[in-house]
Amino acid sequence: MKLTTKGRYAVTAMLDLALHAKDAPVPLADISRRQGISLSYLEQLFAKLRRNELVNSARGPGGGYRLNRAAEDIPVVAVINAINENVDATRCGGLGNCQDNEPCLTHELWMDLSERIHEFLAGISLGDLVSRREVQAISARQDGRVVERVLMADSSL
Amino acid sequence: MKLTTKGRYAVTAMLDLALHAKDAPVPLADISRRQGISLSYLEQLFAKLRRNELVNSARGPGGGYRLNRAAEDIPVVAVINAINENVDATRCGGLGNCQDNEPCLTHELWMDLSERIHEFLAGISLGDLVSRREVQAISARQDGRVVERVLMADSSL
DNA sequence: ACATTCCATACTATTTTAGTCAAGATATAT
DNA sequence: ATATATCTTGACTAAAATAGTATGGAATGT
Ligand code: FES
Ligand code: FES
Repeated sequence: MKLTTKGRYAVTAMLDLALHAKDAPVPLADISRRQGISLSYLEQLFAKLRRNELVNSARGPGGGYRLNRAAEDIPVVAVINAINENVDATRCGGLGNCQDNEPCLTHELWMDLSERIHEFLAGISLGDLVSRREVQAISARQDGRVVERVLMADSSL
Repeated sequence: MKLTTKGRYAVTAMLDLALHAKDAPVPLADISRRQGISLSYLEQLFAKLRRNELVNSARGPGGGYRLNRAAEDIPVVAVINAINENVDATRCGGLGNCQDNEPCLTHELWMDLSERIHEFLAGISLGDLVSRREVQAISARQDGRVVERVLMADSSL
């Protein structure tokens, strides 16, 4: 079972994308600023997300990343898998051979747990998260900072 | 979220204990042999399990470890927690402060996931596992080897 | 031309894992 | 008493993973 900052960052970044990708592509620099994730690290994560065809990209000014499918069609588990964090709690990877080519005493337990986790994360899409009220509130707070900054920049003209 | 070989070993060893602690204490050497876990490593794990009062010990010949409570009263999650593997999927440890002292975008998601995992592992006791048929079958297989060895030793007298 | 953005690769400090090893304390059987 | 089985403690370590940083380039819009 692997669920570390890497996977959490990936989901957070994808959710940021889903929240902001109304029209124009979203540059990683924006996500980095809003979510407090190192730009270089984001680049590594998005390389994997792109290889897994969860996002597509556009280079040059005005470029950035876009979701490759509707947010409703991207379950959270797909993002985590794309990052190479598998949601498997067994030691054997489901093969049932981790002790001398036979299932260990607790194989079934970890299989059951893995299934529960998988079900949960497969049942929630980025679209579901976008429509949650607390997510919208947090996103507004994060955008608020940016908006303030833009307004101040405008007022300085 | 941490669930590694360490936690799985601990649960496996405790289940072995539950299966064999009918009367006499069970020495770690037996568990090591049956479950294929390094003896020294088991010693480290049982030091923690003892500090958490999940097991008690008896030294000297005929000594070993015993469950400190009925198997039915030891949920799997207690074993994992005793080993210092917490079943928390958040980054903030539930505090909701992982981004600039405010909850990050995905805080609720990881909270929900943590709760699911905890519920699952708290709802299964060692006693439950002992009474599962596939666990009994695997245990019989493991004991089978030992029994054969004992029989051969006897027949050589 | 130039700034912006993605793209790719290599590097690294720190931490964790999954142990090993050594020395000792304690209880039991003979 | 002595030998042996067993727990108890602490130090040590090789290998892997994490969470990044650093550097340089390639494409694209203005
Ligand atoms: S976890 Fe699957 S066989 Fe041990
Ligand atoms: S995971 Fe709780 S605030 Fe980010």
